[in-house]
Amino acid sequence: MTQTETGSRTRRRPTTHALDAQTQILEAADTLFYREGARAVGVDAVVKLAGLNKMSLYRQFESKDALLLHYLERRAQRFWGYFEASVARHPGQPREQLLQFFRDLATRATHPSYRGCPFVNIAAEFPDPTHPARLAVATNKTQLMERLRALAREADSPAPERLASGLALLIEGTYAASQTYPPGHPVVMAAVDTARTLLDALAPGTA
Amino acid sequence: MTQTETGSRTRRRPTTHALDAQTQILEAADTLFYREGARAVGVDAVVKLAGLNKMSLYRQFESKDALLLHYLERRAQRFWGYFEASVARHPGQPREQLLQFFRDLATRATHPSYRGCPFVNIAAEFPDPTHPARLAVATNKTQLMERLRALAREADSPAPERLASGLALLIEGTYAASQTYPPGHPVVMAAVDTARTLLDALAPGTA
DNA sequence: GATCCTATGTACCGAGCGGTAACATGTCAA
DNA sequence: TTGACATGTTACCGCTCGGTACATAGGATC
Repeated sequence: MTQTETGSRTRRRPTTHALDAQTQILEAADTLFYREGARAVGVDAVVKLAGLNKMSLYRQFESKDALLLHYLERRAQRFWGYFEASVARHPGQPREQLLQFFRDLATRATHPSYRGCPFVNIAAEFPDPTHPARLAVATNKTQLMERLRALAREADSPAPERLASGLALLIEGTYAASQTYPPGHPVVMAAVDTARTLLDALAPGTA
Repeated sequence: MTQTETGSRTRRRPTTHALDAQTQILEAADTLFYREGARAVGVDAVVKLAGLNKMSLYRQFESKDALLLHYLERRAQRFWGYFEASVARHPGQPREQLLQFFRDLATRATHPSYRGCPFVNIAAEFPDPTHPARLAVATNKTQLMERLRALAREADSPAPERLASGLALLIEGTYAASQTYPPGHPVVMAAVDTARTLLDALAPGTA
């Protein structure tokens, strides 16, 4: 899909320009889709920011929807990068790992350029739940839930399912509140305290 | 804005048709804006569902944005109708009032046609935080926060601010999770349990 | 230096967007 | 009956959308 096909005889040139173009387009799409909304941004705006031309986009991606799926894939990788970076700061301490993630999330979510969870925004912009982009959203959230469940078990919670669900709801709430409440509203930062309260109640063993 | 102006001399006719048209348009817009997204739906689709034509819309509303604000006003009233209906079922019992709201919210949020919080969806679709629709969103959420704070105080919470923030995050999380997690995922229903856990921790006085 | 192949760019497509001018119709008051 | 005005309808405006046909440019090969 994303690579140009060649004939059988001639050796293929490395198409270095094409690879550059692909990354340029992906980065431009990442910026614009997140900042302005994937549906609101046209392909013209993407190629303009990438310094390219529309045909250069459609030679790398078969449609805007295909580009959208690549955007979500990049965002998923970035999210897990954030998540595991928080976890890595407290090896073997699942409670602190979770709290660290909430602290880092709250920090990101209070940044002026923060526009909420890219997956949530996609779900809001695409009503059809069978749209491929919506499937990518559901996959990401299911994986997040599994990760939270694993950490809840590591924290020796007597109710890991309830703890994981509660934390998942707090995460989604933080995303949403960062966009719906007035800028700088303390409810976003309150997610850390609430997560601690939940951990105190549902994982009392670990200090 | 929504009413036609008349001259000074002649008595104004009741414009019964116009009032009908206005309600038809508002109901069509309510259905479509919520189901498909306000930005994704064109005015043509609205007037078509209303059984009218485009000029009938633009004589009642000066622009699509004006219609959008009316839509949000209707949704705000509906939301407070839901909220106070839950509260009214347990007079004088703030803890039960809050839990009832979470139960009712979870019920609504698991309905197949549920599309999340209309205000959150508007925030996702309109990136500019100074857009009038975004101001309406922020107003609604600020009012919700105040209402939660009042109930937290009524419940004699030693930390009403923290309790209200936590509940607000859970509410937003329920909205979002209903759309981002796969249909029927139990995380949505888990909001009730999590709210109870929060209340146990931050409003232990009331039974 | 001519040839060929491919990556790139220009210009365009039909469709839909929000919004409006102009005109036809209907209905009430004088 | 007639005039005045709110309403209904049609056609259209300029613009942007996602997507594409086709001409051009550039670099390796012979």
